[in-house]
Parts: sequence; C-alpha cells; structure tokens
Amino acid sequence: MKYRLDQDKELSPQIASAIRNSIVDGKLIVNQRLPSESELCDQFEVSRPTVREALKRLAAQNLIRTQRGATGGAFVNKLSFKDAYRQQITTSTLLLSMNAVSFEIACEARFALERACIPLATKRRTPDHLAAMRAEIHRQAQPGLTDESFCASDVAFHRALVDSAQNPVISYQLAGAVEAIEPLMNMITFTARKREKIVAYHTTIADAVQARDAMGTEAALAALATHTLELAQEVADQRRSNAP
Amino acid sequence: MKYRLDQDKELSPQIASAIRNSIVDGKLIVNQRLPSESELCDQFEVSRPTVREALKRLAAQNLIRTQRGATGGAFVNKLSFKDAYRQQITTSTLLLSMNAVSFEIACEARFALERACIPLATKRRTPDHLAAMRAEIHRQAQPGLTDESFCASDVAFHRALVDSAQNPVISYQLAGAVEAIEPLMNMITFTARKREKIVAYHTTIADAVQARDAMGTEAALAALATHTLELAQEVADQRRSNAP
DNA sequence: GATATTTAAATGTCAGACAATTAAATTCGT
DNA sequence: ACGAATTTAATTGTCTGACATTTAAATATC
Repeated sequence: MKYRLDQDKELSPQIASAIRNSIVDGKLIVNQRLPSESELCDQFEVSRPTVREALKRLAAQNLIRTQRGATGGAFVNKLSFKDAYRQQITTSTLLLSMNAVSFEIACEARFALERACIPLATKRRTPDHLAAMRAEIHRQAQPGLTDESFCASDVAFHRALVDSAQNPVISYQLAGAVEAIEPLMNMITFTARKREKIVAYHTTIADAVQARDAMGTEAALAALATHTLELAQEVADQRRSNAP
Repeated sequence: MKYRLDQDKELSPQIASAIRNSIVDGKLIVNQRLPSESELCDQFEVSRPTVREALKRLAAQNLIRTQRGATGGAFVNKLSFKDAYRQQITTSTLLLSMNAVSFEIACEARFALERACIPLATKRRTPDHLAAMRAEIHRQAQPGLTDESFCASDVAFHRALVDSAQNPVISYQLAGAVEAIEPLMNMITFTARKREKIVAYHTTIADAVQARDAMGTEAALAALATHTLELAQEVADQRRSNAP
C-alpha cells in the first residue's frame, strides 16, 4: 500500500499530515500500532530520517507515543484532557504575548468566559471545590507572599471556580483563558491593601457559590472584573507619568 | 555556549524543550533567527538529525518556521490567531472523539460558553455580523441542503455570533467549543420540520442581537440549547429501540 | 519448572554525503 | 560605470548505512 507524495514540496510535513488525517478520520484508532519506521519508509518511499521527522511532529502534538524494544513502535495516543490542558495553556500564553494582546482584552475574555460556568458551578459545586477555593483565599491572605505567588494563587482560585462546574470540556476550554492571563497579571504590584480587596471579592464569590446563588456570584465576579481593570489602569497611568 | 543535556533520556525532546523555553521566556523574540542547525549541533553536542527532530517538533506547534537558502534558517514564528484557531479546533475535536465525550456534555459546554459572549455581542455587533448570521439562516432554509451542510452552516452561524463580541481572545477560546461539536451533530438527521424549528430559533437570536437585547438573546439561546438536547435524546432513544 | 541467557526487532543516535534553494558577491558586457 | 548574468557560499532537505539501546520473547541451563 504505497502512498504518493508531492515531490516538489517538503516530504516530512506531507507524511505527518497523511498520518494525522488517518487518526482524525478514525482509520487509525487509539492504541493501535503504526507500521514500523522501516515499513513507513517503504510505504512513502522515503528514508528513515524523513519518516522520523514526520513522527516527531505528531509526537509534539501528543497524537502518537513511541516505545522502544521488540514490541515497540509508534502508537496512536489517547489525547488526555491533561495533555490537552497543557497544550492549550502554552498556546494561549504565547498567543497573548506575541500578539501584544492588551490586559483589557484578555481580562474581558477571561471574566466573560468565567461567568459562563457560574450557573453550573453554583448547581454542582461540592464541598471539595469550596474547600479548594477557601484554601486559596487563605493563602492569598498570608502576609509574606510574593506577588508571583499571589497571582498563582489567584489563578488557582479561578480554576477551582471553573472546575466546580464539573464539565471537563468547559474546564479545558477555559484553561487557556484563566491561565494565560497570569503573565499579564504578574506585571501588577499587589500592595497589602489591594490584596485585601481582592481577597474580599474572592470571599464574596466563594460565599455565593456555597449558597448556590448564581446571581450573587455573577455580581461579585463582575465587580472583581471591574476592580481588576481599574488596577491595570492605575499601573498603565503610573507608567505613562513616570516615563513619558 | 554549550548546553548540558541529560544523556539518559531521549535527546530531541530535551532540545525542543530548551528552545521552547527560550521562546516562552522571551530570550528568543519573534522573527529572531535561531542558530543554524550545525551551530545547534555544537551547542547541544548532538548530531544533525537529532537537532532536526527537535526543530520539527517546534515547527509542528507553529513555534518556528524554516527557510532554505543562504540567509535561511529557523525563525521564531509569530503565532497568529489563525494558526492558533486551527490547532485549537483539531485538538478539541480529537479530545472529544477520543475521550468519548457525550453529546450532552459537549452541548452544555458549547452553550454555556456561547452565552458568555452575548453581553458583548449585543453591544458591539456590526451590520456585517448581522449580515453573516442572516446569510447562514438563509442557507439553512434552502430545501436541497445535506445534513452535513446544514451542520456546517449551523457552526458558521454560531461562529458569527461569537465573533460579533469582537474580542479575538474569546473567539479563539470558543473556536474549539463551537467547532468540535460538529462531528457529534453530524450524527443527527435533520428533517425539514426540525430544520424549520432551528431556523426559527436562529432568527429569534439574530433579531435579539440586532435589537441589542441581551436578555432576549440569552433566552433564545437557552431555548435552542434545550431543543438541541431534546433532538439528541430522540436520536439516542431511537438507537436504543432499534438495536437493543 | 524456574531462572538465566540469547536473540530479534524496534527505536534512538551518529557520521558523512549530496541535492536544492536562496541571497549575496562577482564577473562580464555594454 | 552601470546593469545583467553568473558564480559562490550558506543553509535546509534528504539519503545511506551504520551502531547503540531497549525490550520482549525465545532459548538454554540448572
């Protein structure tokens, strides 16, 4: 079963593409073993390094995994939510930084999307989710915390909120929106007073979620969004006045 | 400037990782040229095929692009929203199919997230966005349409709705949720009567967006969500009764 | 029969070569 | 001296063939 490639283009992307299509179309199913590298060489009529470059492309997308040894080879990988999360987060982070997305746009996206899961979150949250949120709130109130750790905890709080909707697809889609904003938030200096205010908002949100009060949660989240934007505005103003 | 690798692990992933970190951390900036392959061989003290496998991994993630020729080489790629969309969609689609995500979960995620952009959409929609939505509605009412084309048009309608929020980050994050459901929807047979009903919902949504009526849009979207779930339920019931 | 050894198959890595491409440098003609 | 054609050099793309490493199965040994 030979496969015809366009010899005028680069070969390894074509091979990667052909195999990827087989996976997406279901011709290759999860955990199925791909032909060995030398068999692929015969099929596509190219050398082994070329085949390997193609396979590495697929491995980078978590589409296949490889095992060495006698019964080894390349296998169609079951794309896990965890892997997809990681990919989603790095892609989102790079997308935002490389396209110079403003804090306003990113923030708007984050809070808009987060709001989407509130009805489900208030309905389905378990004591575990509440505990996770409270734990982060507690951490945020610690005095010795660095700005970076504060931001990380902020992200963790919001992730817990999203996760309490208990819909893995939502959690996956929002991973990017929630996490990618962290580098942007890291540019803000959080004074004790500012932290206090944010912790207060977080507490209000947690309370409302606990009370299964969707409207209240939405209101608190909206207030936090406004507040966050104001903080960013302050930073931007300071920058402008300091170095015009 | 040599770079020490762990010789007990595979080399090419380590190299890819090292370069990726340099990009994410901003040590390598957009359009900057990476060292040539032979220079990378020296830096990492590996052979050229190994370096190339690493570079192909990065190319698969759209992190670098390569040019041949005298002034060629590998360059840090500016990850465009368009590229990120494509990645996002294929990853989401695979994630859903490989993890056997139910139509209910996917549908819930889609409508929840879509709801998130309604306040912005009603505020910012332009005549162009409305026209795009109306165009899809018109297409959906055509009699000779295949089920696949109907689904594709449905996706296009919802994408237009999302895009009218005019926040590229939201559009990107929702691309996966909106598009990845298409293969699942393709399993539903849309009779003329069913199509009529969906078109009616779409019209209500478009009207509400045009009137900048956020509440009305949300209500219509919620109704459509319920209706869609009922359709899926019907299909599931039929399956069960036909082949128990 | 359990354990140790060998074997075979597969991926991982290397070295060196040549082809193809592309921009810059050089040469040539006017 | 200037423009066009040619050469050159640098770089990626591909190939060949080899060896190393890992792993499971087959075989031999006690």
